[in-house]
Amino acid sequence: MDEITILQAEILKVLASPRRLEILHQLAAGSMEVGRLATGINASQPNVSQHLAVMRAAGLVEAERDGREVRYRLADPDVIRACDLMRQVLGRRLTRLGELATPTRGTATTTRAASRLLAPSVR
Amino acid sequence: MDEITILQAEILKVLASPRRLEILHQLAAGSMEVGRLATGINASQPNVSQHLAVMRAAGLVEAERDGREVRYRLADPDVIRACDLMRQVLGRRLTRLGELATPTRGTATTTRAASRLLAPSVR
DNA sequence: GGCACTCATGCGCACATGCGCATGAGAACG
DNA sequence: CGTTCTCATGCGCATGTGCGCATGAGTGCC
Repeated sequence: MDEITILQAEILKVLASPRRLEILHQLAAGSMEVGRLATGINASQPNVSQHLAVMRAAGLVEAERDGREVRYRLADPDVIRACDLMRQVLGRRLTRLGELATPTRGTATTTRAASRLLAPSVR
Repeated sequence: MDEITILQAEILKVLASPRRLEILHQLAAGSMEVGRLATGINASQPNVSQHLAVMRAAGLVEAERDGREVRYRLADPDVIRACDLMRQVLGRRLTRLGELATPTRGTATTTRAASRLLAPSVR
């Protein structure tokens, strides 16, 4: 088995979590301490701390003490960029699907449309 | 929680598997039937079939009957491209780390170097 | 129809993961 | 030193995932 493949799967596994993606998305706007990260995504502090530990072990984020707080920041701009690229692609797919669902009304009816992107062809 | 975030996590979860990445990598070279995919990555046929079912449900691959065989092909070039971009980034990180490990000797000592990319900073 | 071939599906088990919760660890302040 | 604040860690439980294995389903050929 290819070495890169295993490494890539390991990093993808770390990224494959809504909570972690939310944390990364917040960190994309600048470094932040754990407490604000937790309240920002409406999650418990231990939970966020665990997710941060996982992402730090994967080299996705870095930590730095500042007084009694710990500030986290993105560590790997390239991987995050690839991740954001995928996000943009999916965003386009969502809006396109939303337009198809409601061709005339311009309201944001993207809600629950994501599920239609999964399992599209049953044959 | 953001809609796109959940969708992205769901697709990342599908991608976060060495076997599935290998399958996708093979399909990147052209459509292929299940048997050849299985022997190509040295996995059992039911196993590959299950992985293909998961990826098909996620809209990553598409299936088409051809006689008694079933040919699979990539369905979402954009997402795959983002995935490959990440792969290239990791590849560069691996080679760079390999050069650091063996500065003089030019042998390919990338082996097991991937583990050093995970958990790099212990503080 | 019977057979061979290719792929899909169901089942059971071992294993990993995420979460809440309580608690430990480290730093600032009096 | 004791308290308070912020973060990290350990534990237990429910849930999900991957795999091997046997078997079903669909197709082509005789």
